[in-house]
Amino acid sequence: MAVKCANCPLRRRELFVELARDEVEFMQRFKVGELVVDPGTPLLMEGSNSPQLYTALSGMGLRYKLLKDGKRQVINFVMPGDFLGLQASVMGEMGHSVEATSRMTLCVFDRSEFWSFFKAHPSRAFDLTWLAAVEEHFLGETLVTVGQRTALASISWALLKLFQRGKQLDLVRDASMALPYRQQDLADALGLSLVHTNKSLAKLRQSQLASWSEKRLHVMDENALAKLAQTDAKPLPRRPIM
Amino acid sequence: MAVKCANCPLRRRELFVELARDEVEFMQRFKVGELVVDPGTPLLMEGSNSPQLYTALSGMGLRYKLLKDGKRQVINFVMPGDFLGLQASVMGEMGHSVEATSRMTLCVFDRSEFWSFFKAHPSRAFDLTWLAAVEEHFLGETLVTVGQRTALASISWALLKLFQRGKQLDLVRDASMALPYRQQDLADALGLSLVHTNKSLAKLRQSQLASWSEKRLHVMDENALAKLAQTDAKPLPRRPIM
DNA sequence: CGGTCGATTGACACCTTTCAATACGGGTGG
DNA sequence: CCACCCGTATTGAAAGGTGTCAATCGACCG
Repeated sequence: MAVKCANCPLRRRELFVELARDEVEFMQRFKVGELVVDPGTPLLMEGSNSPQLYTALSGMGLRYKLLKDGKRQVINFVMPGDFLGLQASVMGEMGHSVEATSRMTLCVFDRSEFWSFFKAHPSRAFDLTWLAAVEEHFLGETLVTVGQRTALASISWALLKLFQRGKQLDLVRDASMALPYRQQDLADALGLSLVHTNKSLAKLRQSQLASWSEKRLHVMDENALAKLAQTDAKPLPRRPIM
Repeated sequence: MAVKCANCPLRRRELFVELARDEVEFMQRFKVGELVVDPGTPLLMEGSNSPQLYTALSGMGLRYKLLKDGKRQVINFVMPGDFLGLQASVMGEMGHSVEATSRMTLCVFDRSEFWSFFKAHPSRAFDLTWLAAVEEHFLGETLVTVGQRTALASISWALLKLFQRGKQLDLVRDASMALPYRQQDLADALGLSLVHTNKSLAKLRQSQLASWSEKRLHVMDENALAKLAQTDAKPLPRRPIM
């Protein structure tokens, strides 16, 4: 059965900012139901203007764009709390595709009511803008990584971010978390070849800083990893959840 | 003297969506004045939460992030109509810095009134979200470029985008437009070295597709350029202007 | 006229990609 | 139950795009 927004456990994770009671009640009215999908299921398509609007509740996925020559750029990794479909709602079409990598359950909202956010509940409209800004902020950091860091630093940065995200979502147990992606996915996210990604991951493993194998990420030394990634280990910015 | 929003010529350029009369009047109330800055002037600083909120009226600038080791990633090129300071307004701090590259004039808004957008004028709040989504969309395309394209294709793509932008802003005359950046700026935007950028630009010039020298960009064959860039030449998405 | 900044070039080093081959685990049909 | 297939992970070697180093040149400026 679909969980009531009032009881949504995800909302209380430290990554998210608190919602006022009336905001929660407001959201409940838009929640049409829940959707459970298997790995590999396409959720949103680039260029489309699908009426779906989701918040990921559990499981992971990928945002990506395909080039004409078959290359793929992974834009971001989708984790619980992520809001999907905003671009289509405001711009008229998605700039990227989204698909599930693991089994996922999603909160489904009625997009035909999208406008009510702005008309009837300003604070939720503000949060929508906030969410878009957070995404923009993160893409900027990703751009720095892909553009300026070496392969090893890139991979360290990516694993660190995924781990930090996991921690704030309470997905980490004993310094490790499930990470249901292929090496190819990470390679496509960082603009690296699969082979080089594989070898860099091996180096990381040997250095005892972090290891990712069998769909599970272990981070042994977060600070040293951050140093290798040429970044600070400060926590991710908190964000609203829809 | 500061131009009245009602007479703002920029707003009518084809890049922007129309505003209703009451929206224009609403914006006029937030316009504190205009600011003219010289090349090199910092406008916003990464990590700061400055109270400034601008819309570029003329001139060009850069959004960028600096790494600890001195490297720089240019996030985007600022052109007329761009809204600056949104991230700080919603997230509490800027994720990147912004500085003027040429002489610029900016429309200055009172940020303390930022909330009124959401509270008093839903359609303008919607446009704010729209703007953030456009930025996210563009950053996604940039990521594709930096991550997947070769140097020559990257540069072709960047020049093409700048040119398309220029056309829609009515900055193009005789297939050319002013482009007041250094080669280093483009290199930092694409994650390339200055030397390699220079050599790739020379190739482009020799190929007769486009040439950029003396702060001026000429595009001789837009379609061929798009082909080299492995992209289609479809126009940029229209966006709201604040 | 010396000094600085940006644009150019040539040579060379090297990080990353590409090509190939092997290994391993899971699913499937004989 | 086992052979076979397929997707993913690994490795080694070689090719190549891109970065780094250095020097030159022209334009602008105090």
